[in-house]
Amino acid sequence: MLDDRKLDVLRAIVEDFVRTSEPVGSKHIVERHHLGVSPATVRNDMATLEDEGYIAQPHTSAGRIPTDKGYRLFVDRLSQVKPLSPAERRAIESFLGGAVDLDDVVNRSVKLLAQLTRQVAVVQYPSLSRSTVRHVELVQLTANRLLLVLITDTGRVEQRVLELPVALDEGSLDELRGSLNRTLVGRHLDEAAKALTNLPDGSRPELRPVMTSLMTVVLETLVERAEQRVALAGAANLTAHALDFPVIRPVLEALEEQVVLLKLLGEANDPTTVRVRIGDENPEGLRSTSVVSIGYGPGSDSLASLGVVGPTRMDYPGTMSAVRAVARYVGDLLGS
Amino acid sequence: MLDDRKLDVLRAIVEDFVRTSEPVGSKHIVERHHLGVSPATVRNDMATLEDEGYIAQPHTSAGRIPTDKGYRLFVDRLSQVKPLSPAERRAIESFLGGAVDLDDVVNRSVKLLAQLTRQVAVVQYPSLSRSTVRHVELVQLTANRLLLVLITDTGRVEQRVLELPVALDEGSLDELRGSLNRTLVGRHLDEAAKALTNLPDGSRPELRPVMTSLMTVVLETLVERAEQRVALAGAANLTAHALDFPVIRPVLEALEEQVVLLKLLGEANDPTTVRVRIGDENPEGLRSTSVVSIGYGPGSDSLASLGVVGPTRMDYPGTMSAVRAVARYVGDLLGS
DNA sequence: ACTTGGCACTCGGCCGCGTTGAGTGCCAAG
DNA sequence: CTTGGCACTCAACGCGGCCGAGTGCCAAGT
Repeated sequence: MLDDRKLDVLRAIVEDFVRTSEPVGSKHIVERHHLGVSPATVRNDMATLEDEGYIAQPHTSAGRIPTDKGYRLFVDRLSQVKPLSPAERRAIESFLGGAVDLDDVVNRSVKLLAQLTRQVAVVQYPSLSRSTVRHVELVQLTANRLLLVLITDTGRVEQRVLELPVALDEGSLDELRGSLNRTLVGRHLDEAAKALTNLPDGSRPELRPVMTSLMTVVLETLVERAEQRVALAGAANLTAHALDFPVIRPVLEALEEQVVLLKLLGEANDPTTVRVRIGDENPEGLRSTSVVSIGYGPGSDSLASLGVVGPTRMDYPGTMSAVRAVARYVGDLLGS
Repeated sequence: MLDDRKLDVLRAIVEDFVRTSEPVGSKHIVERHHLGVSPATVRNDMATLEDEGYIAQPHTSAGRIPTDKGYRLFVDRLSQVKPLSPAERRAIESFLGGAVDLDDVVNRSVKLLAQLTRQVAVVQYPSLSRSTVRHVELVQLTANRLLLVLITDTGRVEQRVLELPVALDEGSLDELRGSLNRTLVGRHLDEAAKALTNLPDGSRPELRPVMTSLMTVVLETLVERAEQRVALAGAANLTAHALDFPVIRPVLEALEEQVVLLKLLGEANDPTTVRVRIGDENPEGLRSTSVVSIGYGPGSDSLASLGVVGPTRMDYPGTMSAVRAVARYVGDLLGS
């Protein structure tokens, strides 16, 4: 059905259209890409490509542009990995190298990615539920308000104020802190809540049930809420693609809606393969965009995902390699 | 020079232009605002208003639109405070009421403000240097890496990893933690670094100089870096004003540049008066916008600022009262 | 069976043109 | 100082014609 030359034609259309953002005609193709055939032949091929749904005509007597399906085929079978330039590699290293802590790593990564790809970059914070507890700290605010601070091995620090139904003296506080740490340190957070059920009795056993239930709730909401953190950069780059999105508004709205972003990133957390979602494969609001994402983490574990959002008319090979390179580098940083 | 009627005319022009976003002509004015004079008279007034630079004509044979100077006069002398509707008051209370901690307060405020004003909202985190230390926690990560966690009375929790030149045993760590807390708790952060110079000697006095200098540096960078946190929401609202900004890009870029935002907000931290910057009064990139901002904090102290960024063609009275109301409410929340 | 040149056809983009109408500035009279 | 009248300007709009890129189809060639 689709012989090699037809695929070459499709590739030529995608590449040229990405470059010029104008519908590409048969004549242009034979001029730029030496296929060794005449425009008429290319036209015939384009007709079948159109029948199969890989390309489309904005209107009669215009050239062709790729459809989502066409981009999909291009990404899956026709694109070559485009290695990063040494300058880009150096930029990644020098830019991310100076990060002092987790916030810094995330913020730098997202800015870097936006700059490299000239698109909107999104970086998810390392998942809490897949992290382990390094330390739990309790700070007394008032007689019956405590601040719980949770520190994980990935460097995240989460906090939550909790209201106690009863006053707590300092001794009980120390005890509670101690037993919390003994019970939780080293555990994965997603099992932390469960582990609390067998908290040892302290000097005031009458507190036990209320404390465990309280802590369980707190931990759960903490994990759930904190799971949902993402950093975003490069929104201004959207405007450069004004031609591609007739209306930017829904895109901006979708990007501000963290839930949407998390769903987007959450599904792609294999650190070994870049995932590309094209056009309609995306959730509402991002139907006119493509999303390139990948998981990251130390080694081949995945703690979270990062990626970029751009027009379907996108330099897929370049974007994919930039995303992968940044993910690897960030993963390595977190490993140490 | 400018009698009352001319001011009325200016007010009419500003109000109508804000509502319709179309140049307003003499006839429209006498129709909508019963000034009791004829179009010809209004025309004469408009001519002098134009001479004085308060209004301008996009082109001959079009109506007039306010200039930045016109808006300025309107804001300073012609606008009435527009009280919030009960529905809006209720919205603020119910939306902000459920906040569980500082992050939550800031995030909710910024979203609320964006929704109320239908513009881009910006909320600065409470200043660290004006907060006092509630608790300092040290967590040992490896033999010579520590995590410093700083908790303030405004509920902020800041963290920083520090590399020690020497290994530290657990006893010294406890001692250090104790003396840090004794020295710092209750102090303002901007004097915290200084206070460290007379840290009492511990069991290993040879550590003292290196520890103090280390802590000083850490505290300083911590304060400096953390000072610069802002939350932003409603970027999508920019697109609704596409008519007002021929190009959104520089605006989006300026909004992503935290430094610009902080400068913007940093200068307006009197919690008693709303500050309005119009058009050219703003820094590069925001010259086509107006910024309405105010300080907030418990009582009449100012911990930080919040505000909105929108087109110069903006409902100033409404925006100003929304900004002030949210600031008051947030200030009250932080007081408790 | 595929390729190719030729050819008629389509249709969006552009230019020039006249029309319309909102809005102004000016002036002379009230 | 205000007002009605009046000539003038100019953006917006619609219309028609032209141009050219690009196509689809077909008949001839390999």
